[in-house]
Amino acid sequence: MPELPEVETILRGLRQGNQSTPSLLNQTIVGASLFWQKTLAEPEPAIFLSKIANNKINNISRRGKFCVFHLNHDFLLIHLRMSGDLYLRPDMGPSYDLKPKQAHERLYLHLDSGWGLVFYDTRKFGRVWLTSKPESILGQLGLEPLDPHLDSDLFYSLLQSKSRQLKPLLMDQRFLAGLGNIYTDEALFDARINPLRLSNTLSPDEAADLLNAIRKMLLSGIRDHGASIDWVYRGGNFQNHFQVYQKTGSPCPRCGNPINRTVVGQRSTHYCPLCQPMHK
DNA sequence: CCTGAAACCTGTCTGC
DNA sequence: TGCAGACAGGTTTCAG
Repeated sequence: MPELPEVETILRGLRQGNQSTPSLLNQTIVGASLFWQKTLAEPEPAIFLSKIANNKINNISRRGKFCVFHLNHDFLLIHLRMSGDLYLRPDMGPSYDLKPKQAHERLYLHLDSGWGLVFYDTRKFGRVWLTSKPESILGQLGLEPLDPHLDSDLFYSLLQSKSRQLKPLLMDQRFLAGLGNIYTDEALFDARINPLRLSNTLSPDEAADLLNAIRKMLLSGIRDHGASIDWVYRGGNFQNHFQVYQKTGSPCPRCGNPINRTVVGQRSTHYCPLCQPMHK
């Protein structure tokens, strides 16, 4: 699920609630059940279980791909990684069950309302932190791509400061916080820039085009409630607007040439070799 | 500094 | 039907 638009969609849903589910805001956590130890990055399980109780969820925000829950004293940070999901379901058991009610539940936070927050994560890559110093975990992140302080001049100078392949650089969360494999491929296609170009070879105009394309794709993704592919379905619609992602061999929507797939930084990378040339 | 590979996991799909 | 292999929205760590 989880690039910036998918995380944003999940958090908006938790804040707003819906017809069958209440908002998570202002609910109080009364206890926790941890079903997969490695899901908890810090602190130790016993300390986590004692510190998490009697905490009100005062605010919910996002930083990059991190979910940030503002509690009374501490911050609960959750990263969904490849297959994580968060949703409310009714509390059906004692506070310290050893086994989850559903397969793949890794953490359950019991709430005073009779509901609970489920951290569901098939592949077990997701991580949870409870900390009083969120900057110790979020401090390394780069700018938010939608931050208005990021203008084309700043983006150009950031690109100039590195000599790295664009695809892995844009996915590096220390460079920009929030892009993943889908939105990076779509943005590079939209800006007509080859994913293997080195960052310091872009012109100022190309840098401006790329920044605009990144924002256009992220905003489209948010508008569409994210992308829903494979068996991990959340009701998003952005997958119906993919131009190149997972379109290997299909005709390019601009020129009709088949879309290429290659591997860069161990990740599938989709692009049009004619619209996104290495050299002009 | 930069790139690539391996590791962490489970599930789905394809091809023989 | 079974089974091996490739692949999946991410990040960390290590080798060269």
